[in-house]
Amino acid sequence: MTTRDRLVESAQELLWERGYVSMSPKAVQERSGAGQGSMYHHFKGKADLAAVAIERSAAAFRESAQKWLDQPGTPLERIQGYLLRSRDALKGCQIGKLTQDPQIVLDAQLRQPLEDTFKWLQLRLKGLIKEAQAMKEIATQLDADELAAMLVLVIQGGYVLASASGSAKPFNQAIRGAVSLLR
Amino acid sequence: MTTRDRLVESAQELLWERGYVSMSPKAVQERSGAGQGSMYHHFKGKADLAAVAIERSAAAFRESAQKWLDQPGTPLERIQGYLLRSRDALKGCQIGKLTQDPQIVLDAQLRQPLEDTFKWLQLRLKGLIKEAQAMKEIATQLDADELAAMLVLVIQGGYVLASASGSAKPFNQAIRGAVSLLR
DNA sequence: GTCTATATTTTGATAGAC
DNA sequence: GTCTATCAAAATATAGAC
Repeated sequence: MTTRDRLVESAQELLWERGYVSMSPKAVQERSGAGQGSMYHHFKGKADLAAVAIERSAAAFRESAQKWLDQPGTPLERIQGYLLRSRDALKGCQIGKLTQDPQIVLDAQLRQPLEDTFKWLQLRLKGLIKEAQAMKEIATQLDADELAAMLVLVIQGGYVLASASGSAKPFNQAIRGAVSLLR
Repeated sequence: MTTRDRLVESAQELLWERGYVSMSPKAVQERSGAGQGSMYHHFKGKADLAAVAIERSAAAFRESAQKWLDQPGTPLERIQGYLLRSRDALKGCQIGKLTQDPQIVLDAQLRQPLEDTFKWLQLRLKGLIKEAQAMKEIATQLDADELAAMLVLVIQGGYVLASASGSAKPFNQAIRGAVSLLR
């Protein structure tokens, strides 16, 4: 891996684990093994590195979701497969967590990939819900748009309750509740 | 108000607006109007002040929820009143936001009030749901415990989507969806 | 109890050697 | 492209005057 890639990867990890403020040049340097000034050769500064790291995390998030939603099976099975895929609830969502970081949301460039990612996920889920409704797997009187939003929101709310309680249990309950809603 | 109260209040505001790391002694001093060393007379340090501030925010959260849940009306009306009360979606939840702040969750003393608050809210909602079920206002086949958890989670997930999109719309949609779920 | 002065460490960034 | 040296400012905290 190139030094630039190691810098971005370290920034991604630090953003997820410790937030934007704690993603200091020093912390990035130590984790990546790059020299102190090396970050400033590849990036204009901390915010610039964070922007690249967030975009890469958002892309990874979408790729992972896509992988689960593209598994073989009926539309409803694929939605359920995505919802039930194992997640580390206490680590939080690599994207959702950033939306509650004030320093990130205040910077339009850092916030935009978060907005795009959730919009994308809702659109993908909506498409599958409509397919499932066409096959009578999901009740047709439910609004596909609203249902897709509700699924994303249950996952994100589940992370919040899990962090609050220091336990993955509320998250797993929420996911099972969401799955049962679909049936 | 005493200097100590102004310090705590400033800390509460800064935690909500900018997070734990940005709640620096200097920022607290400037907002509260207290002198530079004054914080250290009343508190052992930043973490100690934050602990008091978080407990006070948690108490305020519970008092406000209690007020809405205690309005006159049927149990279902009171739940709906709480859900529909106006909130500033883009400012985020003063408690839920803290659960996504890594520096806070890692400190058991700072996390505990967050856990207690959500547990308390779920318990209160569960009680009202059971009352509503006894009156046939809510379908009795729904599990009161799960439904209470789902309501808390929809609110918290709504804040996440609102922050991501920079708009209160997803939050308001989510709340309306949760209200319609109850009918 | 409150203030000013000060100290130490970290942050975010630059300069310039190699 | 990478490294070390260095810097100004901020974060966190203490000392001691008043």
